[in-house]
Amino acid sequence: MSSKSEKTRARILQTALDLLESGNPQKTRMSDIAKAAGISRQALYLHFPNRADLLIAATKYLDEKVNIDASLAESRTAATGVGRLDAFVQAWGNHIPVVYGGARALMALSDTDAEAQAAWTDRMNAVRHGCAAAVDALIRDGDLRAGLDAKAATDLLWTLLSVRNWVALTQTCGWTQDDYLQETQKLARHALCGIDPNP
Amino acid sequence: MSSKSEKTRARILQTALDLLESGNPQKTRMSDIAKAAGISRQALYLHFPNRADLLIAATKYLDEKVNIDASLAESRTAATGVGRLDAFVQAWGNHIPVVYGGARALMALSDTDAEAQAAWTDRMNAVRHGCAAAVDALIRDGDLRAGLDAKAATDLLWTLLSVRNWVALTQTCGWTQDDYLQETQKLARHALCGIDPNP
DNA sequence: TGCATTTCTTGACACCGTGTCAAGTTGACA
DNA sequence: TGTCAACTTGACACGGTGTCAAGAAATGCA
Repeated sequence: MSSKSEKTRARILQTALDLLESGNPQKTRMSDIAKAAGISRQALYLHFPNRADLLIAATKYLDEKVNIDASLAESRTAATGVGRLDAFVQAWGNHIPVVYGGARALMALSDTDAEAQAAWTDRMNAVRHGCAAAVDALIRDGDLRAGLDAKAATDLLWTLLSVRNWVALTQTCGWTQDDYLQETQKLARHALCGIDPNP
Repeated sequence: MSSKSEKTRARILQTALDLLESGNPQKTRMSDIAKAAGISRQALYLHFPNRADLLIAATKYLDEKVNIDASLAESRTAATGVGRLDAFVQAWGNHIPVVYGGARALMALSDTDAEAQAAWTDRMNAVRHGCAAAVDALIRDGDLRAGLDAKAATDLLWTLLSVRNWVALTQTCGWTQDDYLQETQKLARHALCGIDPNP
């Protein structure tokens, strides 16, 4: 209600994101966040009941700031099904590095914390809807590979576009973001349409 | 060196794997493993310096028992490059569920523990060698898609065959193991060879 | 058989990070 | 001036890991 409290809350979230982004993410204990935000550790608990909720709130805060829905919506304007697939892959692929810092912590926490897993699943479901919409557009254009139904195609696309795969290719394998985008677009076209419709 | 100690060590590792496999993996604290192995918690520390080392040893123990190298070697006998790709995907794909219980804990620990991450990376590098060999066979047969060099193809195949992707499709999306194998084989062929050489 | 060595047990404790509780301070604003 | 919300300080419980010391029990070897 009071603007003071809201400002502090936003500062906490932004600080948490900064810590997650730059520097090693192990160093984001409650005390680290508090210190960086210029606040006492206990004051954090006046705003968030526990660490999981804080991290969840932080990623939601980031999502609102960068507005993923707007970038994904843009891909809906493409004329053909394949064009839309390309646009979707590109929009989401470019979104990943923006949110990765925060998402990373949530992914790690998902292995142990049920609430964090729910939050992460919720985020990923949003992506899944985008995948399903892209697949629908392919079906309308008759471009979906034979022997692949809507569900399987969505599952496949959603798996291909996972954050973990982005990490594997760009971080572990050292691909540039452009390499990642191009190859993933090609891969998605091959996987869903069978042959390369836009060589 | 005494056989007693070796037997206890093996029992600890087997117990740890059993716990990781059946039941929730959060319930594999040092005390849980000790209790299940019929040993005192402190005795664990006589065999393993810490929890990370124990889990690493457990996955290596499992690897030796199931002998992944043998199953992968079998895929090397395929006549054509594409046949070899299929065989490799199948061999590794069938290996994943066998080791998943143990691997899961190591993956989770990789997010926080450097040593666990090294162990996991080491395991994944073994798979990567198999991927590289399969790609080489494709190149020899001239079946590699245009615009894809050996490194990129290996990176791609290795990413496709990640345990995380197997989890996404079989656990999250509910695919059967057969669905997973068939679609992943098709996907790999499309991704690496461009068109489907074995419809 | 007896004795030393290895293996394991019991019980205590330090450390770290999370989360909680209570009492006190500061500042806004009515 | 008094009240209320936001925050501070300092203490503490809890769970899980890892450590230490002293003693019991099994094992191997003479």
